Amino acid sequence: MFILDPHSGIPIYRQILEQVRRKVASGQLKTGDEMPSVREVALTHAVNPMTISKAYSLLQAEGLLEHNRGKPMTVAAQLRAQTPVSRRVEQIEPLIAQVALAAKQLQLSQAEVIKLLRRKWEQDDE
Amino acid sequence: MFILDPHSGIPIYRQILEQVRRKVASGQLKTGDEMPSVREVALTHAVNPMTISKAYSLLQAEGLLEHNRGKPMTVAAQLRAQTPVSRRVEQIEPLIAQVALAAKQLQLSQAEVIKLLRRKWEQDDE
DNA sequence: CTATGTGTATTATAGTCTTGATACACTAAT
DNA sequence: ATTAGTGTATCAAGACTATAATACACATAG
Repeated sequence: MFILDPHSGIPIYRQILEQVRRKVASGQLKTGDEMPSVREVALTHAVNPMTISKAYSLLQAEGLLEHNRGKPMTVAAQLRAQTPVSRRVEQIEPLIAQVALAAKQLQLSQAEVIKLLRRKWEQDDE
Repeated sequence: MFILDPHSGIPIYRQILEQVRRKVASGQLKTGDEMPSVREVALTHAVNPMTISKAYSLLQAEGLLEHNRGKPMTVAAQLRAQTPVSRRVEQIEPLIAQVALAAKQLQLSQAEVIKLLRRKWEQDDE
């Protein structure tokens, strides 16, 4: 469900926030979909349950998730079916900026970077 | 000299580490080049001087920088002239992986992402 | 010598991030 | 009723990040 890297320097709860936001924006997570339980995620990623709970709570405050006592977290009801591409693009732009900056400081060519991206893209598909 | 974003979630001293590593790897920083002073960087970016000093000290421990008392930080002497492309690529791969993951979760096409990258690339050149 | 410029050490404070252990209120199936 | 499953509250602890105000040792230009 989540792809978490504890060594990335990015706080775990933030990784979760971003991934849920993205999947909701693209429609991969739809209204009513149940999120994996706090304890399940905590176990599979060797992380403290409260860290996951914190992420879920923040997403609930954001209006992306909702839940009732004793029940699992679900994707909230009042969501635009799918965020338009223009809005989704905004979510990836900071990352794009980081790549462009890093590439220039490394003096890698645009073609080189695009090649790397394509390679990674297809590598994940296997 | 440095491009720092306090709101990126990435610690400031780490942003400096990465940028110096990249510029040294690409040869944009060469042996003997003087780094901007701790206080100068601190002022222009509204950051505490000790934060910059910490980054410099770590880079010194890494062997990328060196300095003598009362003198500015300089790029160290014993450096491979230019890190080969294969090694430089390793420094950007984690970022590429992040972009690929984000794009897929946002269901953006490969073409879309490449278009964004090209746009950002040229935007910075102006 | 003096003034200004290097980087750094020190001490204290604060906020963030994560873990750990325990406990609670509730739901749902047996 | 029991059991197992939800998310969450609480308290303690530690590591990490950054700020703040001083002070030190040294180099260099005037």
